[in-house]
Amino acid sequence: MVDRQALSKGELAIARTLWDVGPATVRQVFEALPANLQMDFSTVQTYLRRLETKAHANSKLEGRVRIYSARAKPHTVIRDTVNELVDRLFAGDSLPLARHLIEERGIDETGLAELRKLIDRLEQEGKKS
Amino acid sequence: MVDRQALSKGELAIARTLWDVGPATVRQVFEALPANLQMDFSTVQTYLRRLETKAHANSKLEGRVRIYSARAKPHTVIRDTVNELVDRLFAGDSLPLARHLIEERGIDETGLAELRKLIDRLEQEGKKS
DNA sequence: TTGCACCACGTACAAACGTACGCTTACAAT
DNA sequence: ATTGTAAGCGTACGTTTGTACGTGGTGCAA
Repeated sequence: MVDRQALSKGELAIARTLWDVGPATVRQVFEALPANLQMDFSTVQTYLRRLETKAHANSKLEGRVRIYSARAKPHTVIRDTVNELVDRLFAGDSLPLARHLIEERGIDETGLAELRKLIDRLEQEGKKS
Repeated sequence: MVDRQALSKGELAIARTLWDVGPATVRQVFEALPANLQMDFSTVQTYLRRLETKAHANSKLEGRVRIYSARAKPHTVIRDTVNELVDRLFAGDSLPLARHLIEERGIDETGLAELRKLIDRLEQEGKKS
């Protein structure tokens, strides 16, 4: 397992977009960017280059365009990033963050139901062991 | 409402410690730091100064020591930070993060119970309206 | 009364970040 | 053939971050 460097906020956004669109050219990533994160084409290009440097992406030239693809698994990146945040902001205790999300970030009915099911399952498993 | 600049990871950790210990000297913050975040005394000092620059803390000289106190409310900082993360990493959808926390970050029985109660309450409120 | 311990404060400085320009080259339409 | 368009690639540059040192003042212990 490569111990990959942490990503900055900007890099995270690009990485996520790359997961979404799958292997893609700079332009495709650029165009898939969420509206609230507009940035210059060449800025995206720089981020992708940096992602590759940090071993979070691969790329190969395909004809005259370069195709980037994610290399680190989303799950890993998410885990590391969230761990970091929880450590810094909540001294390692994830309950307050979970509480915050549920209370204040407008999760819809379906989402809530899913979470409740998840909690029920975990509680069952907890009792069993 | 001042629109405060975002905090870096290091600054977040210091801000959190300052919330914990309440108005405090540099040394008190320094000593209250979690073990996994050891840093030099003067590094802490620099962070506190920067927190003040960013309007996240106040300070006043009390005799010959400077007392720092948090100025931004934890809740606000947490909200902004989490919003930012959710935007970048999950395109604004907080469900995946909540799921991740519950599934993978070892919330204990009591915590799970609390979350379930919270969810039940929210679902009730949802139905009512 | 001398010096240690401790603090404030100014300053430093390399690395990382955010953001992008410009040059070169290659295809595509005129 | 010419020219506009888009991509790659190298480079740039101010800001922020992480981390800390050094200087100078001041109160306390010896």
